[in-house]
Amino acid sequence: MPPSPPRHWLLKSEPDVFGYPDLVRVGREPWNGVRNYQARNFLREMREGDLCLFYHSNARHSRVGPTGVAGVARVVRAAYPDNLQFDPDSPYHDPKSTSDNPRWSMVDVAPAFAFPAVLPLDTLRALPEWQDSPLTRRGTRLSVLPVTPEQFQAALAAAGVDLPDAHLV
DNA sequence: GCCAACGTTGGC
DNA sequence: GCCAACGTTGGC
Repeated sequence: MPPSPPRHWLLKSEPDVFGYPDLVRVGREPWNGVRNYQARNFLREMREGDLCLFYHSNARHSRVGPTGVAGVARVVRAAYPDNLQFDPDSPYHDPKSTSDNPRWSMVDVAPAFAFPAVLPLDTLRALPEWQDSPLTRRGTRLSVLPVTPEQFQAALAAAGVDLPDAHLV
């Protein structure tokens, strides 16, 4: 069976806590602390090489621009057990999770390329490809969600990213 | 299995 | 800071 082509996702993060510049600074980051079953299931579907839009939520008071997509991250390790679920000192500790049957998963991500400027949520919402996304539907709070190839390309085009260059990364 | 109370998310 | 929307919890 041939390997499936890389798929696309969107990862939400509050830039005051951990923004795209932080990802660039650290180079690689375990995406832990996801405690929603639907989001966890998406994490488990991720494969190495998948590309993720890095979304800044709640960025109004942030120094790194408006709420929106700041760049693209790459999955560099597929899902494995989230370390924080076993840490009693962590707010993400889950006493009901056992090491032989971990409840929560994480992936590792690394920066792929930054957008020239944050692509604002308003702009994203206006794109026809994004009309039907959980991101733009009100009331959705998923922190990890799938993105179609059309949505991914439309976001890059709207951000002014040169596609051939993007493919070289 | 129901559902009210509660906590969290996230745009504004 | 507000609050609507949503997921989870726990009493019954």
